[in-house]
Amino acid sequence: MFHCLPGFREFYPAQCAARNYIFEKWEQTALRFGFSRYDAPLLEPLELFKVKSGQEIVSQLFNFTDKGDREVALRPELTPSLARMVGAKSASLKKPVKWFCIGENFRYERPQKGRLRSHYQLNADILGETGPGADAELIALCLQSFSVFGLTAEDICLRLSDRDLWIDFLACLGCKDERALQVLSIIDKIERVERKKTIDHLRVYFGDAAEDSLSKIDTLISIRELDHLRTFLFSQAPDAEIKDRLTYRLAQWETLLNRLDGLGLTPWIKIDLGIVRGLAYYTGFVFEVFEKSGRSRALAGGGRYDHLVKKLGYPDLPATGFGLGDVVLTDLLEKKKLLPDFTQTPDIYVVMGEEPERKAALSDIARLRALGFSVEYALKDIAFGKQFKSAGQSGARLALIYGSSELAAGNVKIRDLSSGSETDVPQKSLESALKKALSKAPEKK
RNA sequence: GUGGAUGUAGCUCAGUUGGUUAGAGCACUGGAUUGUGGUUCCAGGGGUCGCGGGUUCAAAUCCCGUCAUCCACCCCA
Repeated sequence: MFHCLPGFREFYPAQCAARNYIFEKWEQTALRFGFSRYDAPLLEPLELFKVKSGQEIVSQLFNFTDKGDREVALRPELTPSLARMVGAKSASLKKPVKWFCIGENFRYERPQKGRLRSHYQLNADILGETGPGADAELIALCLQSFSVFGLTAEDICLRLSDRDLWIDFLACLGCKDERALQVLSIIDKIERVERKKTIDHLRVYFGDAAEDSLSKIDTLISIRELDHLRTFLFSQAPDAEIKDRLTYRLAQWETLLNRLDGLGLTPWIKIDLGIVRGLAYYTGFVFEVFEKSGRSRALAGGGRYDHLVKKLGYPDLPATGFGLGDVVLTDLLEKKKLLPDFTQTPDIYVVMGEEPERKAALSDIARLRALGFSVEYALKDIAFGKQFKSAGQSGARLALIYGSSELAAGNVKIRDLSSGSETDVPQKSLESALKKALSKAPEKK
């Protein structure tokens, strides 16, 4: 016996329908925002991911040597491939580039609920636009990619943060450049690590001021309003240069929040500097989407990565993007009962006698299918009673009956399976009669 | 990669201190029913009790290992 590999999923018709429903909603939403769909290879040179994320990433990749002695890996994410595609044609692409992709990603790690070795992600990115207008548009698309399923601001929220503001704030505390980035990775773990350990880690960067610095960091993380953010940060600024930078950055915040408010998204947004995102390449605004109740993992995450395209060897191109996975979303939609019933039903079930009725029926079935009706019938010769039973179980709205008496009169009988009412119609005008019958609201028995 | 819990039919679960041929409901197939359906009744198929080893006269049950799932770490694209 064979099983599928750990962390991989098989999609039986019901799950496959649910998955495709999610994909369709995602695509429809992204297209409405003016994003174009693209796709990229599942298998990429290992080096592409190493350049972006460092050697450590390799332990979490599905990687191997191919028959041409190439080191390759199943893609763990889409951003490097996207950066390559856009970077290669950067000069000729109209800016801003607004692209999205719905694709499978892989990672080799221990599977857990909401976290498998293969998952599908909606990825959307805007490249070539530096201003907060791009961040606002991207966040709007991200949130609408949830609200199309019926999720509301009561269910989820978007925690909004800013790595540039963190860098400025850490400069206020006397910590700059590479050291500031290292402190950010400590802050990223602050919720999960014992306070005492955090202080120990911070001591490397702040010395005796570690405890004091941590309490200021706590204050920053607890702030939920822009005005408080402004007052607090200015109170920490030691000189005019940093004050200028803070003024600039807070103006960006103001613009972003105004745009989001204009798009009606304020109820979804929570200012929360506790989000810094683990990866060092993020710059500027970053965000994660969470379920409000419960502490499940992030539903989506994203932010600016203004230097990544250049880092991969292409022209400098500012960028912002997000990824939204199907696994946690599907769990949430199931929990909230927001997935529709996907049982597949035909429009019409054909009940037929033996030759020559069968011949007439099959010929009409082929014609009706070509016209766009979905039509089913019994594949083996069974009694009328059985056929009606199958017709009922199929969930079809109408049964078409090809019996000897009907055909003798040049008719076909249409039976409404929910009301039980029957009418004979001439075989020639079958199409219009069926359209009429199917356009009516279903009759109740 | 580390630690813990769990594993009986497609699904949800029974299965006594170890004791004949491992059960139920739902689902599935067929019949009652050869021109009128979802109900009902009857019958049937489907299990090497996750897998491998050990203890025992005897293992779904006890022990060891292993695999898978879930949980907590690690990590988070």
